[in-house]
Order: sequence, then C-alpha cells, then structure tokens
Amino acid sequence: MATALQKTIRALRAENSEFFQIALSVDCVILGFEDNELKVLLIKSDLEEYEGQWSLLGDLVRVDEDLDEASYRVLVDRTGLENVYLEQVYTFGQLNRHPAGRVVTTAYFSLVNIRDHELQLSNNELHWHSVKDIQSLAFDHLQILNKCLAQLREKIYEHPVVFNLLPEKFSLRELQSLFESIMGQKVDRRNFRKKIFLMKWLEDVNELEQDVPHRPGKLYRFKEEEQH
Amino acid sequence: MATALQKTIRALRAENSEFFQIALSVDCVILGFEDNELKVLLIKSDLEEYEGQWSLLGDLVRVDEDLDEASYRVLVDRTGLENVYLEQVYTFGQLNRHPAGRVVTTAYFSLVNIRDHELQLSNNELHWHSVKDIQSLAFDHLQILNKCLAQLREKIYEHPVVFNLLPEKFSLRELQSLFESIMGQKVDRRNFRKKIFLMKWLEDVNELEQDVPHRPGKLYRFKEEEQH
DNA sequence: GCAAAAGTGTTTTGCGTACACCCATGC
DNA sequence: GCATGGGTGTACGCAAAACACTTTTGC
Repeated sequence: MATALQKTIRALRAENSEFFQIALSVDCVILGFEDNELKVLLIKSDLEEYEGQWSLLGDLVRVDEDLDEASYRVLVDRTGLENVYLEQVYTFGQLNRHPAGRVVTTAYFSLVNIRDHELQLSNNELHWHSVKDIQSLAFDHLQILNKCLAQLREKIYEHPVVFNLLPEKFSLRELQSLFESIMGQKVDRRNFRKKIFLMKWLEDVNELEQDVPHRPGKLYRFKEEEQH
Repeated sequence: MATALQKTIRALRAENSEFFQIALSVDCVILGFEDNELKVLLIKSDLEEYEGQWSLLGDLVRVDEDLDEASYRVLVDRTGLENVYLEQVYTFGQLNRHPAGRVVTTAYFSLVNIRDHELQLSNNELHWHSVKDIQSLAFDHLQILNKCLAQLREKIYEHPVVFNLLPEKFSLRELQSLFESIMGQKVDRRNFRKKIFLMKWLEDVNELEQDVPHRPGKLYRFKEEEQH
C-alpha cells in the first residue's frame, strides 16, 4: 500500500497492546456419514482439565493466514483430504471458554466422505463418533457442535450440501437415511423421494446396488448445478 | 481455576507469539427505520485511506471482554441506547481487509428504534444513511452490511425481530412498509395482513392513528411471546 | 415362499399468491 | 365530492403430509 497510514499497525499495537493478547483459533466440526449414522471427527484433548474428553479439531490462526484458509489447513493436516466442503458458522468469544487464556474461536463445519480418507486416521488419536451418542465434549465444543448441526439442518433442503457426505454413487435409501440422521427424525419414503426429485439434484447412473440382501435400488449421482 | 494447566496462557504465548499479532474487533450494523426507509448508522472513517468514506461502528475487543459484550459496548457508547437487539452474523478474516494490519472482525447487527435516541447523535460524525442509497463503504464494510441484510431477510418472517425497529405502537401500513424496505420488494397488502395475523405477533391496542390525511389505521403493539 | 426393501399414486389440507371492491377520514 | 389509504374475501395452484399395495431380489 503506497499511502501513509494515519494509524500504522505498529501504532495501533502500541496504543492497544492489551488487545493483542487475544488469540484467535478455528475449530472444525468435521462430519461424515457411515453405517447410517452421522459422525463427527474428534480428537483426545491434550489439556489436563479435559483429560479423557474429546474435542473438535482446531488450531490457532496464523497472522498471515486468512480465516477460511486456517480452517482449511486444519482439515487438510488432520484428514489429508482436499477439496472438501467448508462453511463458517459462528464465532465463540466467551471469556472463560479456554482454560489457558483468552481464545476466541471461529467454528466451521465440514462435510466429508468417510471412505475417502479412512487410511489417514489409523495412527493417531482421531476417531469418528456417532453424533447422537455424544453427551459432552471438552471446552464449549458441544455448544459449537450443536450450533453447526442446527445450521446444517436449516440448509439441507435448500442447498445440496449433503452430497459431500456420500460416495459418488448412492441409493435413495442412503440419501434418506442421511437426511434422517441429520434431522433427527424419520420421514415418509414416498414424500421424500418426491421432494428430492423435485429439486432436480440427482442424475440416474443406470446402475443398481450390489450385494444387498434384498431387492437392489437404483444408484444416483449428484448432478452439478447448471445455473451459474 | 485450581488445577494446573498443561499449557498456560504464558506458555501458549511464548510458543505462539506471532499468533497474538492478530487483533480482534467487532463491527455493528445498526439499523433503524425512518420515513419508510431502512437506515444504517455510519461514521466518517478516520483513516486516510478511506478519507471521506463512511464506515460501520466498531472497536477492538478487549482482552477481558466477551465478544457479545464488546458489540454491546460499541452500541451503548455510540448510541446511548440500552436493551437493544443484537445478533452475531459472521466473522470476516481476510488478510488485507484492514490497511493498518491484521484485524479480524466479527459483525453484529442491531435493530433500534430511531426515535428513541435521536438526541444522542447531534454533536458527532454519526449519521443515518438510507440503506438503498449506499454504493460503497470503507474497508469491507459494504460486504458486511450486505451479509447482515441477507441474514435479516432470512429471519424476519420466522422471528419477530423487526419490532425492535418500530415504536411501541404502529400501524399495519408502517409494518408492511418496514418489511418491504428490508426485503427490497413490494408485497400485496391483503396477503401481508393475513400472514402477519397468522403469526399472532400483534396485539390490538384499540387506538387509531392520529394526524393522517386519510382514514386512520388501527394501532398494534408487539405481543411478547408467551412460550418462553 | 419368505424376508426385506424398492418402487409407485391419490387424497387431503394448508399456505402462498393473485386479484377488486367498499369504507372512513381529511381536506 | 374527491383523494388517500384502511379494511376485507375468494379462487387457484402448489407443496406437504398421510397413507398401502405390488414388485424384485437374496436366501
């Protein structure tokens, strides 16, 4: 930037040194879908306060790093996955949310296909947890998880985001089961199919399920939206 | 906190000193409604880069201050109003959004009744601007304003937030005009009335408009919701 | 042939939308 | 009496919701 600044970053920092004692982090609610259950990727907390408890994947934001980039970095580092869906949800800034000091965190949720990165998780403290079984988490992470789920619920019938959780080809039963585990309630099969087909999100791949102990269903893939 | 910390704030800061060079601010999109127009409270920018341009009201977050408290403080300090509606919208963390250095900002929107604090604005650089006339703002504040408006639009037919913008008693025409200026489009009067009455948000105060050059309309007040 | 899930249609109901006329008041 | 906005009702279309039977496959 060529022009002189009335207030340079240096001056700002001198005037307001205390303000720079706030650390900024990102926390990722990484969701997957497996065995007809919505799952979230958690890590064992490394803080004594939260020993034995699970927490979301997060990290401090670097000074030369965009906020979105920071969450993407956390995701890539921990899962090895690239090109994943990521969306900012909310920023949590309560005073004592982190026992080690003032840390404000911005929560993102991410939707990944579990099968794609199964191998990456073998040798560390990361595990998939069924969302419906989670009773508590370290820090305020349960609150963060719930906020992310609420935002996801508001969105799934409007925007085709959930396809990020599924393999390329999937049956309508899988899709319905996914919706049900996100919404937390059963839906009528016929009405669900009508609604989904109305959205024009799906493309018939002319294949059938394999190795199911019943009549196989047709497989579909997500149709990339043509409008812009 | 009685227990020892595996990582104290001091250790964290030593390990990660560069991370503490990120400043955190809040920016408030303070909205009001006057002369049938949605307005936003803006202040002349004090940065040379943005000389002559208008910006949202914001401030750095203090280390001992909750994020929500910070936005509330900005609001009270600038408008003198208390008990106002305030809602977090989004956090903007692009690298070069602030010319003075790395400042991540969390945006809040606030809905106030302009009449209530008219007197507080007389002697400073604050002015109400008609939202529909705003072409540009300092920093990324136009983007922030638009994000807040989008969130408000999504919400107004679901939650009775807009009543914060109106005086205690108002006519249905005022209410409709408010909805129209937020949504940016006209609506049918009969359908609007039906929809609003269905919400059961309103209470008839058995009074009529005064000093209108036409048939006076009935006045209503917002009914506090009984269900928690 | 039995179990298990796939696939399919109709009816009802509520909501959004489009649309026109008479009424009350100020001037 | 005229201008201005207040107040009201009906008809249509679509989408959501409720609901049951036949078909296909594996075993």
